[in-house]
Amino acid sequence: MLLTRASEYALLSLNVIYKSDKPIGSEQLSKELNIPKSFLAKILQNLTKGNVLVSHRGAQGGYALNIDPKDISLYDIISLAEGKKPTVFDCVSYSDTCPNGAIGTCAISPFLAKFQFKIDLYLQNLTLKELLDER
Amino acid sequence: MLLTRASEYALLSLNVIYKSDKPIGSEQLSKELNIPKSFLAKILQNLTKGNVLVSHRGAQGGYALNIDPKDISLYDIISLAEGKKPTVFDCVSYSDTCPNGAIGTCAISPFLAKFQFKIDLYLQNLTLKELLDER
DNA sequence: TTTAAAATAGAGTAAAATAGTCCTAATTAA
DNA sequence: TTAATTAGGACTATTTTACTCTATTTTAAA
Repeated sequence: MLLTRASEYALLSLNVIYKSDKPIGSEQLSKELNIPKSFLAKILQNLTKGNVLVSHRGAQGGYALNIDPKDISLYDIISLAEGKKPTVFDCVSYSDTCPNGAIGTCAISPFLAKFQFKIDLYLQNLTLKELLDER
Repeated sequence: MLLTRASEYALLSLNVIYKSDKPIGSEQLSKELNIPKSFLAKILQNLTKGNVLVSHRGAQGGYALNIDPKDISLYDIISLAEGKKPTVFDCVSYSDTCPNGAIGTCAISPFLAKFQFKIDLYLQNLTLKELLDER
């Protein structure tokens, strides 16, 4: 699997936040989407650190979008939510665990790199706007 | 991550088997590629069940390719090695774990399905031959 | 025909990643 | 000043991945 719950929760949350005209707290999002609150909070905090969301503390606080959905890619959202970039295969990026030695020296490596590149490109060109707008 | 060690070991093994003119045993492959033998054996057995490899028991036995590399896709190899189809996201295929309810009813779902389709297509059109032939 | 080399099968274990919890600050609108 | 809310970090539980072990079956070769 390429993506985990973190990305799923992030996308579902962004969808709700996008449609709201005022900040929404993690408590409310948690209830509305049936997602564990503390876990969701971490994800929202990550999105805030990456400036996708802006947070307001204190009473009547919550999260709101901090960026035009057309200016943020799925790649960035996923990277923030997961805390790391999405990869098809560890052996594409790390050579020290490859049984065959360093990356680039095995016959498979260039194809995996190309595959990774295609996935990256797709996710980088897919904007949040495209996901959130109704068809 | 989309793929696991199982796929990595499968591809590396297929590369060695492809270049050999006689069957190679799991023991030899294990040593040559520095992969745990019992674990590798399971993977090779899966590829055999899927008719990608043919096995010969007994002395001087081992595994050989059972199919023309141009006729087998990466998608099939991965599915066999992993024991399941590669997925970007569980929520694309299973609705009962989606916090938002059934699949297809959330705004995100169609985009994930499209993404999954693109990955499937890429892997289905990439043949083992393309991977194994030297450039 | 015996033997040793191999694949097959299935249950079990260890390690790592994912998913989630809990508690304690730090802020801030009301 | 207080209650609502985000922030942060350490911790735990669950699931998946990555393997291991043992026993069985098959078969080429001596």
